Amino acid sequence: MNNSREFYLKQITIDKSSVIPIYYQLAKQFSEKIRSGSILPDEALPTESEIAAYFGISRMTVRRAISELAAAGMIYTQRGKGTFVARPKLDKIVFNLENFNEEIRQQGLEPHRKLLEARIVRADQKLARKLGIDLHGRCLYFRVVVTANNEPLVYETKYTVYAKQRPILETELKDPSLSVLAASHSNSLPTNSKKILMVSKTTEEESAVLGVSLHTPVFLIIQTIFDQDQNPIAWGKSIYRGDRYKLIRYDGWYKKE
Amino acid sequence: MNNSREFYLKQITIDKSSVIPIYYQLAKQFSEKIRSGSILPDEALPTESEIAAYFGISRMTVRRAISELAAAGMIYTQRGKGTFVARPKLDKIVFNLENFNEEIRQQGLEPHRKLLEARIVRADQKLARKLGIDLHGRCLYFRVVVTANNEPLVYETKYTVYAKQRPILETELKDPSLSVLAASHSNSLPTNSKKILMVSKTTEEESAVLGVSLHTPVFLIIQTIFDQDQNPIAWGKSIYRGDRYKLIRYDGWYKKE
DNA sequence: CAGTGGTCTAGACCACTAT
DNA sequence: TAGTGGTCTAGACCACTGA
Repeated sequence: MNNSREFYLKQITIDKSSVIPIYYQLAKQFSEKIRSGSILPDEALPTESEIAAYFGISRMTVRRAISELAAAGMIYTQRGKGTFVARPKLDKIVFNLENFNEEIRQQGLEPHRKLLEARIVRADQKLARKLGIDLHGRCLYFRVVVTANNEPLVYETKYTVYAKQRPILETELKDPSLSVLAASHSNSLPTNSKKILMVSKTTEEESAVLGVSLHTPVFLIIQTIFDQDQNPIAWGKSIYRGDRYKLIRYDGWYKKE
Repeated sequence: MNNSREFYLKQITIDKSSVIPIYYQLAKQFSEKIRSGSILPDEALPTESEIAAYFGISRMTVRRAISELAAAGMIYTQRGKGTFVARPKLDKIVFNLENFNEEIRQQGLEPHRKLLEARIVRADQKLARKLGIDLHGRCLYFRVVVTANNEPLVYETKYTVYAKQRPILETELKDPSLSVLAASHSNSLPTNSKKILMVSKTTEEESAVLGVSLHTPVFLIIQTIFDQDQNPIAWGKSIYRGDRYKLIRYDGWYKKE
């Protein structure tokens, strides 16, 4: 057995009778060791058998812990060689807007949706092509502005095919995400989506809604929702004020302590 | 045993003697069933025991297959109830720039990096603060433009602390990612990174380098690399032409067939 | 060759769900 | 209470690595 590797194990304890799974206790403590820099990139972890023997647990349980860390990208394994601490991928660029409302709240603001317009329209040629429907087909049309502190931040325009002719629900006006709208009013199931993130400059109308000067740079997200046959059933355009919105992302796993 | 659930199993075959792991064969075929819409959202999969019994394999192997699908977000499990097909998250917004060069190539273009300038500078007050070093401290300074088809696409400016006073390697000029630069020339290990994605308008200098008119909207990515003590050791600014660059993202798991 | 991680088994007990 | 997924065991054989 390798002494330098066994060293870390002495700083790790598990409680077999705990309700917290053993694999989780292990993964957590190893990840802390890595985060704190106790184990450096490309250094080897103890082998699976060593860990299993040291704690008196099954090797499968050890593997489960290691899988969690590997999935998190914190370690990598090499068959026949061992398990090693990974180097954080610092240049990879991933941006995440999963919970837009949350991000605004984290800036200490309370987002508020205001419905500017909601009505049924007949598709013109452009829209008919976007939604893959007949000319003059019925569509739901929404315009929403999201504000925080009475300051407009996002301007959204949405279209959905209106096949069911069902009334528009109160909840849909609260947070009318495109896939929910599509599910409620089209006859198909929304199953796929395409999003395009671009930069743009505001038009006169957009400038007026957002309260910014003409040609202000903005994020533009175009989203199309498709059903299982890849037919478009909803289309939306979101304009995020560039002077108020930025995407921030942290990578790496070493904390200051 | 439930007949409607067992139905799917008859369309799935595994080869126990194959070099391809059983769990992988299973996961692949289930994911195809889900993709094709054979199993709809919130429908139950056969139970783990059923699947194991049907194929004559261990339940642990079945669980491994199911874990893969759950990790991919295609199914979810509920203790005591069963395993169900998930609903794709269509409104989540995730953008990924991991391999910038690849994305350019997929548009049929060959990216080419051109070094505009590379020299050692003394930090002014602004830079010294950004890199957390003394005024007039030595820094490496890079300016790079990435072109495709002789058309400029990205303009990058990078600073790294220059502690080791090591010569600049040829490879670093080829693709000088900020974390590699920081690793080569600072005394610390790059372990964390912060990235900010913004929209901006080109300055006169940027317009000249990118060959666009003044105030063209652009993506602006600011990246800071930190060592394990959270001290900044490198700083970079990347400007992506907004008229030539967009981020596209597909979500969902139903294919057309 | 001995040692590593990768796969797989055939059990076991548990917490939780529905009836 | 019967059935579900969640955890865990104590083995096994394999492909691969390095000496």
